[in-house]
Amino acid sequence: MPSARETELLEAAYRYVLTHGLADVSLRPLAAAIGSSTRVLLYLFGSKEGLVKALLARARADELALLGDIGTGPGVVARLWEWLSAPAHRPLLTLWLEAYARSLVEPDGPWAGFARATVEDWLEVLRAAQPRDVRDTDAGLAARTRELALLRGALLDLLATGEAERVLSAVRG
Amino acid sequence: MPSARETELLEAAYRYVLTHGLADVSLRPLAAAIGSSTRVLLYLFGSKEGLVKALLARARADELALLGDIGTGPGVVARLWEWLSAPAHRPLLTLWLEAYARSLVEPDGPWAGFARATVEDWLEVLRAAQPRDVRDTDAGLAARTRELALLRGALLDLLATGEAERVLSAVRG
DNA sequence: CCTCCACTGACACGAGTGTTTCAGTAATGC
DNA sequence: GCATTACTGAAACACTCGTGTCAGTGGAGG
Repeated sequence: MPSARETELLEAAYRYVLTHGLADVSLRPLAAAIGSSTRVLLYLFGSKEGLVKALLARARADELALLGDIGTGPGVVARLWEWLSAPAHRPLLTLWLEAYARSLVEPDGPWAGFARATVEDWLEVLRAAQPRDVRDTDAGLAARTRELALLRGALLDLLATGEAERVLSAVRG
Repeated sequence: MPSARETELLEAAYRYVLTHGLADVSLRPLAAAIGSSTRVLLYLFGSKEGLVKALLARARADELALLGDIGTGPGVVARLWEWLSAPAHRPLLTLWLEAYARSLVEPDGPWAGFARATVEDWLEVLRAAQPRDVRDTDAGLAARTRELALLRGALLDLLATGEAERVLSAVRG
């Protein structure tokens, strides 16, 4: 039950980290940018770690909203790629990659388990989109793991190079 | 032309960041761990940024050594995956991902261009492994982009979950 | 009115940061 | 022998960091 002020500041902080990165964010510049103070952020979120956790949860909410809307059946991969490659989503996806990498380097702290959780989320969506007779086979597991790998690898490429056409033609296969 | 002491300390620092991460490394703990001092590191590498650049170049040397040895012709993808999935290479690859993410968030500083450079390195190797009649076509470009995406995505999965068998079967396709 | 409560401002604390200054030491080349 | 060069130690500088302390606001409920 976050207060109104808390969600308001969280939203502002979220907008801030989308452009400034989350890994080495620091309270004073963040507070100044969103028109608050370190005192208030600490009061509302308990500690910096609490704030980072809240921000990661906020980012995850965006991701889960997508996964909930993506539907099932054929064409999921294409629809997912459409979302992943949308220029408007680049800040979010860069943030996502940052959190992913961080959770591998530093398995403790607020990042813990982020990478693993996101793998499972996406695999589950791809699973739901598979035909019922493949879904529970080893081949089905391998197939959706491959689809996920393709999407993620293509995303890495796109974020680094920005060459949307080349990467798109690779995803189409 | 780095001095003997410089390469010796760089090697020690490289071993250190492989296990501690490179993103938030700090001079005093690093110096203490490798039996040196901040004074010496600064003297030899000019600044922290210089040290980080040297470390990134050192990591890249490992990567390029692989790419030089991988050969051409069919089976490149399988050979690359063999190398990527080797447990001994996990620290290096985690470091690699860290640098990749960082270079996207913070396009300036010592990380600059790391992500883009590594995409191009790998694409070039895959290109050399393609049959001569596909190599220069759009389809060839798309094909090797796809192969790279698959490898990178699979690596992300493996680093997060450690489930080598599932990911291997996905790479095999 | 008066109390309670969510929220905020100013400031200081102790620790950690990269970097600099000044002082050496040990070995090498002439 | 002597000067030059490569390297090293100790201490300080000027920060920034997250966090704690103490004092307030302002408004809502009794």
